[in-house]
Amino acid sequence: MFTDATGLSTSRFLPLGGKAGAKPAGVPASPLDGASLPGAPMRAGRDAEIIAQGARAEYCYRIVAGCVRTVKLLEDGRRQVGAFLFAGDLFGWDAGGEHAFAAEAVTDVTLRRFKISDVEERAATDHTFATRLRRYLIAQIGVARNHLVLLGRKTAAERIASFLTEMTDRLDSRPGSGIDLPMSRADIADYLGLTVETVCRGLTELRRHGTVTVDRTRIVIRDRAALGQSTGVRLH
Amino acid sequence: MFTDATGLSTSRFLPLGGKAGAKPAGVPASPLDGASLPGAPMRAGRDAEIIAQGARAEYCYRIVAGCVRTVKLLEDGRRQVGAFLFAGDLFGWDAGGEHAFAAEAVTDVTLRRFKISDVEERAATDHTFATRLRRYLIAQIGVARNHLVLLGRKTAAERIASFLTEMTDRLDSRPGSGIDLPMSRADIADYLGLTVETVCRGLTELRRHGTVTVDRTRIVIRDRAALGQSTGVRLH
DNA sequence: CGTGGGGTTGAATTGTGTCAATCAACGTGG
DNA sequence: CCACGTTGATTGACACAATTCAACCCCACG
Repeated sequence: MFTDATGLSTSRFLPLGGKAGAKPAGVPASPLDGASLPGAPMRAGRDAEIIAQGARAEYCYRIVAGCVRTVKLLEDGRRQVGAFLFAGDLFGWDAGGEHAFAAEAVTDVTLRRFKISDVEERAATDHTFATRLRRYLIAQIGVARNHLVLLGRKTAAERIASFLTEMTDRLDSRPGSGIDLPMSRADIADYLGLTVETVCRGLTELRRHGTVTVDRTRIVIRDRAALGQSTGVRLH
Repeated sequence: MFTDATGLSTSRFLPLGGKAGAKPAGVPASPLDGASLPGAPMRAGRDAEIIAQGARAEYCYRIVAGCVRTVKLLEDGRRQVGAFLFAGDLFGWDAGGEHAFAAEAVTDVTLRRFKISDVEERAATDHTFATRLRRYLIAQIGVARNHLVLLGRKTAAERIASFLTEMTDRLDSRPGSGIDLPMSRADIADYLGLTVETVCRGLTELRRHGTVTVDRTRIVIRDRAALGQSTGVRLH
């Protein structure tokens, strides 16, 4: 399931030692960056389970490259995807208890693994690190709360528009050039609290209106304004 | 809207100076407890807006007594309640930017207000405090993620059963004695991503099956096992 | 060149929302 | 102290958005 990649050069993605080297483009600032702890380099193949649901929380991870989903599975098969995570993101951060969500590789993934106790120790001795970590956690709370609004109050069409906007913001390096969605329609559906069919219909509807171009995984936003409108806007 | 309660003795609820005094029953452990920062005592009346949606994040709050809801309002009137908060809980914790959610008093509320910059400073000099704060934030992430599953994948009946279970766990000091829900049906509906009518129907259904007794705000769980079953259980 | 898994589309079904009426509780002022 | 208006809760009838069930397509892969 896991490939320990000790022998593999990951320096392409992030400085190993943690001192020199500019951060490569596309990798956002995050705690547990180069300068922090060493972290064990790892790889996980497509659909590999990185964290099992219910497992004791001992390790957390930072993504170097690739995409990860967090997943909660109900006994009758219903599934909720909690988040999609990309390079720079942390996960497995359920300090103390069990992992409430599983974490699975959406694509082949390069990771760094950290013992949670090591991270806590580091936080206890390095204020700057602790502050960055705290900021990151607070941001995560904001992201989750925002998603609550989507799941609780938005229509199918609005959810899909919001999703495309979110993914474009996170993945589209050169605005307008389009993105390749790494995840399946089923993943998207379970992230948005919909069915695969509804996601499809929503996408074809947007295509029909000329708002986006869709070809399997390839998405290009044609009319950003229209997409924004479909999002189900903010503030009273 | 606010009543500055400087002249008011809140020592009934929590030690002011922050050294002596046992924690009163019903107030769970949390950071920003007595021993931390002073914090300005405040009061807010029923339905008062404590934090405005979109306001610059400058202060955060700990609840001493009463109930608070966090709310996001969409321009067409749709509303999502992010969380219900009780004694010991913190809110307003959107460090750095704006408050994405408003915070409103569900009941009359006694609070302590803290400057976020003061809290950050304290965290930078007191590892123990920083750790407790971090643990609390992580727990909040867990709570939010759990709610994602409810909103994304549970049926109306399951949401209502989950809600009653949650509230009983948090409010019922003497198990089986029942609770008084401080919030309206509309609040419950907006928390669960439903309408008032659906919440009502769900409650009467549970009543009809003898699972709970409902009389306006008063709720008594009669058959905890049956309620647990209706919850839409965990783990695959 | 079959085979199978994801994706898309169509038709039927249903859970939940919408609209509307009634009821109960409460505060207010005559 | 009671009539009244107001607000929240409950119930019913109906509508509709999204799910379910089903068929089909397309491409990747053995």
